[in-house]
Amino acid sequence: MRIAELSRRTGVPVPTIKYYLREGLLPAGELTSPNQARYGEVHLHRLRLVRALVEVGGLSIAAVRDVLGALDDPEKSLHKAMGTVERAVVGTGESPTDEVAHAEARAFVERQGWTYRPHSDAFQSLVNVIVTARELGHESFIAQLDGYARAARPLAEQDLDYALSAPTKDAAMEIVVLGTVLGDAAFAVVRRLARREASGLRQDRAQAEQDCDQAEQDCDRDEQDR
Amino acid sequence: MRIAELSRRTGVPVPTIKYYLREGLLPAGELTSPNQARYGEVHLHRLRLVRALVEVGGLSIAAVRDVLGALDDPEKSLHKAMGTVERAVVGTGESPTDEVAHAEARAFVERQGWTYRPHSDAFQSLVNVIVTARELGHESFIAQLDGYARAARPLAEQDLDYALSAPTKDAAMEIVVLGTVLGDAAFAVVRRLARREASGLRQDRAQAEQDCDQAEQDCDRDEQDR
DNA sequence: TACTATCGGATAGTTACACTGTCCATTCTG
DNA sequence: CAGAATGGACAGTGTAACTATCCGATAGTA
Repeated sequence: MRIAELSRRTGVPVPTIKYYLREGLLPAGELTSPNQARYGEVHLHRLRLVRALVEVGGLSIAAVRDVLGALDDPEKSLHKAMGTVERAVVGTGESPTDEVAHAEARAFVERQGWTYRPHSDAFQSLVNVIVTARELGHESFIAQLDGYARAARPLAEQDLDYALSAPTKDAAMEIVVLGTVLGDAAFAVVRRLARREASGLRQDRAQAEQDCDQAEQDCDRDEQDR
Repeated sequence: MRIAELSRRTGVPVPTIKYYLREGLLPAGELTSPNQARYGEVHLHRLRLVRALVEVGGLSIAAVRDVLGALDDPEKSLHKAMGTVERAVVGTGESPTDEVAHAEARAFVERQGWTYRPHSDAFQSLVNVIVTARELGHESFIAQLDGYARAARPLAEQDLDYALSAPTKDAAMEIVVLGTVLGDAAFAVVRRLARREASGLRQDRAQAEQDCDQAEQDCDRDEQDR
């Protein structure tokens, strides 16, 4: 297929596809003449993957390039590719150098029985979050993390099972990428749905106790319009 | 305090603080003269909150404005404020109008015993995720969602308990905001830590079975440097 | 073969966002 | 009282992600 069909089947404008080609997010098509190229299903799939990473995952073009590089590297183990993807997902890596927050983060990971890796991106991000919470006077937020870990543990096992169920290594690599990027988005959404539900139930219960009919009628009004 | 001290205590440059004032993210200081203003602890805290939303949460300035508006609205219930915050967190709301994906999303929420609210932002985001997974040929990804829901359910209860533990309504509102924005970031990090740990364990186990020493030595090399 | 639409490729331009810099009259500080 | 800092207005900057225009060269149709 030619570039126009690639565009039609994905909804991505032709100039944008050309831009991705320039940026190395898409491999060049097979040249049939000096200025005619043909694209295949691989390009189609890759283009969709790029859009998923950009739109759902919110990755920058540069981050997408890194992720795709890891995907295409036949040397990389699943475990390592996971690291590359996660590095691309997290934002800018600052180093606040807050002793107390660092110690709290360390205590947390060790309490979970996890290895303390102070220079990993994930650990730095954790310190960042704790610093932010502390600056805002929410020291008790840290206590929430243990609950998070309790929820995250089976999820991590599930993610791995899913990735290892892939028939080929390439498929497994892609699942790791999507499991991270789509998975984060999906979990955030599911969490919101769960919270909305729980919040609604509790509000109803509180209202029943107070016999407050007035509040009930506009309970879910703001999410019905549009 | 004056603007310079606000800047010093938060690390935010003075021109940026002026910009936030212009954009309505910070309330104006108390004017002591036609061109002198004084700022208090409220401004300091609000500025830190803005930075947290922007840097950790990745919100745009416009989204921050919306969130703060909900925070400052004394009429809003916790339940409603939650909706506003979540709307600010999600990206652009497209409408892919994919019948199959929509049906799958509906089946999922109803399987969870949740109310089917097809026009809520969360549901739309869910449809988006499913569409993306399907386009990429990962239909089985949808099966992962039930596991996500199992993990999200106690988390939602925990979030609510935490929010309702706040002494005042204003404090509860802020916890809702931070619980959403910081909470998403925190959970993503914790999930990564858990996955890294699980992946490492399995890789070790696999290596032990295969007695493959060569692979072991570079197992965690890529995360030790830098 | 003519003729028109489309192609690939290169280059330049646009838009949106989040700041950042400059100016000036006024006010604080030593 | 002198020199630094302030608030406020407004213009400028940098970056990221496209988007538009141009070109000569096919591709498809008649």
